[in-house]
Order: sequence, then C-alpha cells, then structure tokens
Amino acid sequence: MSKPTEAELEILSLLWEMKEASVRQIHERLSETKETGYTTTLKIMQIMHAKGMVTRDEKSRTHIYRAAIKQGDTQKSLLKNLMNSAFGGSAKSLVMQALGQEEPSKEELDEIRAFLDQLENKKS
Amino acid sequence: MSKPTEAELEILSLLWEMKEASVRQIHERLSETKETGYTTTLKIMQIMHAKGMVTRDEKSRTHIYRAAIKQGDTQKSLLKNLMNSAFGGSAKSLVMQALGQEEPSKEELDEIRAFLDQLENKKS
DNA sequence: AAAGTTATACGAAAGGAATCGTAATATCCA
DNA sequence: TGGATATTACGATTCCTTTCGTATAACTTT
Repeated sequence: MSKPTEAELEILSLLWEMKEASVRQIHERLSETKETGYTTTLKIMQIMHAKGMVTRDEKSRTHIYRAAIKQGDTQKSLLKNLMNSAFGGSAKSLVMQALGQEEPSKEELDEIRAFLDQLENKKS
Repeated sequence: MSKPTEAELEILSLLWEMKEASVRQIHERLSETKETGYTTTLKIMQIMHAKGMVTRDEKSRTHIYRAAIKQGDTQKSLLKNLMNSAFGGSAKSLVMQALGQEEPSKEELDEIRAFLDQLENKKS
C-alpha cells in the first residue's frame, strides 16, 4: 500500500478514531483546525476510495466511510520510513529522540519498561 | 525552518554523515541506491542552498556543501510531526511501535533503560 | 409540486517537488 | 594552445497533491 499523503493521513486518523464517518462529519472535524472547503475534503476521500485506502457504504445517499488499512500497519510503515530516511536506520536513536521531547509520565515510562523486558525475554 | 522534502532529506543525511561534500560526492552516494541524474542532484542542492538549508564554499570551482541545520533539530521536528499526524500525539505508542519492529540488541535495550531511568530521575 | 438544501461526481487549475536537457564556464592534459 | 572533460546555472517539463468551481442528483420543507 502506497504511503498516504499528508491530507490523507489527517483523514485516516479521524477515521481510525471515529470508526466510520460521512464526508461531512470528517469535514467538520477538519474545519476545527484547518481552513478548507467541503469539496476538497470530499475529493480527497474519493481519491482515497479509488486507491483502496478506505471503503464506503453507498446504500444511503450520504456515503459512510471506513479506513481500509490498519492503524498499526500504517504507523509501522511510516515509522520505518522515517527511521531509514532520517535516523540512519537506528531504532535506538529514534526512540531516544522521541522520549526526550515529550516528557512521558511515570506510568508511561513503566509501561515502556515492561515492554522492553518483554522484548528481551523473547530473545532468550 | 521548513520541513525538508524526501529528496532533500536524503541529501541532508549524507551531509550529516560526511560533514562536507561536493555535488559529485553526494551524487555518487545517491547513485548506489537510486537511479538519478547528476543535474537532478545538483538542482536539489541548489534549491537547498537557496532555502538556507545548506551552506557552500564557492572558493574553488567545485562547491563544497555543508548542512546548515542540525541533525538533532531536524529529527526532533520530523518526529514531532509524525507523532502528531499518525500517533495522536502519543510518544508512548510511537516508541512502542518503533521498538516492536526493529528488534534492538540487548545492549541497545539496556541503553534505552538507562535513558528511561535518567528521565525519571529528572522528574523527581 | 416547487423551491431550497445537501449530497456526489467530475474536471480544471494551482502549487510544489523532482527530473532532465542545454548552455555557459572553468579546468585539465596532450 | 586547443580539445576533452567536469562543473554550475537555468529553464522547461513532468508528475503528484491539493483546491475549487460547477453540474447533477437526491432529499426536505412548505
């Protein structure tokens, strides 16, 4: 599956969050943070549909869209892409940069530790 | 500083690694993994120069380029961008995805643990 | 039923990035 | 010196994404 564009990714994120939505619902959400026309949103969603990136139910007049690609898979591939293009392929330096800036909470840090342990156990 | 494009990022990465380089040197490296013309590489580097993304020494005929933006800063901003656009702003889920796929070595895992501890200490 | 509103469809235009051909210029070497 | 080679400069073209205007169709309201 080809890499989603910026505009496509914004819409995908909303679809992942909302499970399903009409063009208007997506557009409302987008408008909160962005100045954009309704037909622009529509067009992008139509393109996404043509690419197979979303499915839609056309039974009623207002079509209902759903993401056709998994959030995890998309995240994984975007991350891999960034890791290779800007971090010389090193997961470690990427992870450290990410941790360094967002000041995760104690709880989150613990969860990450648990995850690290789990990873290490799988190795042995 | 505006976000580097894909092609710009490839070149920036090489400049970070090589400290300084001529267009030809960069082009040689790019050619290893990518089919591309010399003037294409040149053009992109000229554009980067126009944007202030690189500096160049024009004293000799073959100009010598250097990155004008720091690797860490660029990584940070790209990561932030990805975190917001595809991970709902959560550093935790980004980090976990990143760890999950690249199977870091025991040593790397330990370094990350140390880093986590350090982060936690700063908090208290 | 007519008028107004809300959808989708479609194509065209605008904008940005990447590619490449060609010209102009400098350097090298036989 | 003069011809071959390497380098920068520049413009045009292509490709992709985004934006938007307009047409058409389907509902809603009165």
